[in-house]
Amino acid sequence: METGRIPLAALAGGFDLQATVESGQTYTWSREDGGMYDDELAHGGDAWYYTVLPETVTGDDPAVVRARQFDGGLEWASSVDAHDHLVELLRLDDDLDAIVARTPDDPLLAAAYDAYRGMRLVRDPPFRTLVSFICSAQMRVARIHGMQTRLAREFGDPVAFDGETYYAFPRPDQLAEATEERLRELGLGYRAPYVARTAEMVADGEAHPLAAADLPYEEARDYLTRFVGVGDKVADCVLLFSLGFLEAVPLDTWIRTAIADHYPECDRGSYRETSRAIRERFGGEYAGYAQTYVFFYLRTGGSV
DNA sequence: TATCCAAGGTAAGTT
DNA sequence: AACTTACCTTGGATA
Repeated sequence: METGRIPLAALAGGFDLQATVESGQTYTWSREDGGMYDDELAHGGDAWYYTVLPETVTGDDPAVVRARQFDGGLEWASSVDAHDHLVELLRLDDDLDAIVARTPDDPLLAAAYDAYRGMRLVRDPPFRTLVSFICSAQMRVARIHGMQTRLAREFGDPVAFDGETYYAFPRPDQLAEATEERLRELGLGYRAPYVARTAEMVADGEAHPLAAADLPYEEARDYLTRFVGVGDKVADCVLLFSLGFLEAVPLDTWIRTAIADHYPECDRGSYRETSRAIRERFGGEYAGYAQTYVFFYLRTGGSV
């Protein structure tokens, strides 16, 4: 067991672990106590969370990492040295103060940033991000998380850690073995064939979400829509939450509501043009950060 | 207790 | 290209 601490002083712009992992941008973390997405969010709490690093991250076998907030900083425990992995996954190298400073002065953005200051975007592993957002269609956050947990238990490798058994998210080849019927039994509904087909595409080498990382933003989004069950919105989620395209603004129901209520001139009809308009309104370079704060703020009852 | 509704959309078919 | 419609499932709201 290795442990470590990342002090608040090393986290420019602060940190909020709970908001980061329970905001609906990532489905890779779970609370050790079993809870998640409580109506009464214990904002800034010190609960332990865990994730299972895939072999693509460790470069070896999957490894469990536990993390929790302490005095504003982050402490962790794992079977491996998790420091660099946490910096990568939780974007601890982002300077939040600088990002907020480059965000347009706007009542909604200010309220959202003020409510959850310290929340960071994530850099999640590409394949599971792709799958989780295919599962997200017309679905509630807590249920999307439940689906990912069931996929891991059903198709992923068991990982022993601290006397307990955890499950890695299935690799493409493992998930490609899943039948549509079995996926429906796990509660994926009409998303079942989408996940099955997409897993096959990645496992067969027909396409890989990582291939989008080297493309210009809009080309990268187009590339990802070749996966079954992936339209513009899900593609934007993968670009923003996994591949580091911080300018991506997924046009989900909450953001579309925000556009209707606060930025009606940004509604240009098509996804492509509306996306461009709201991206500019949100400051361009870090528009995705603004999107995620606004999403979480509105979803948790915030208003301006 | 029964019914209805919407949830971080996408694919397929029409106009 | 823009517009419709079907699609699994289920917790929570409404009757």
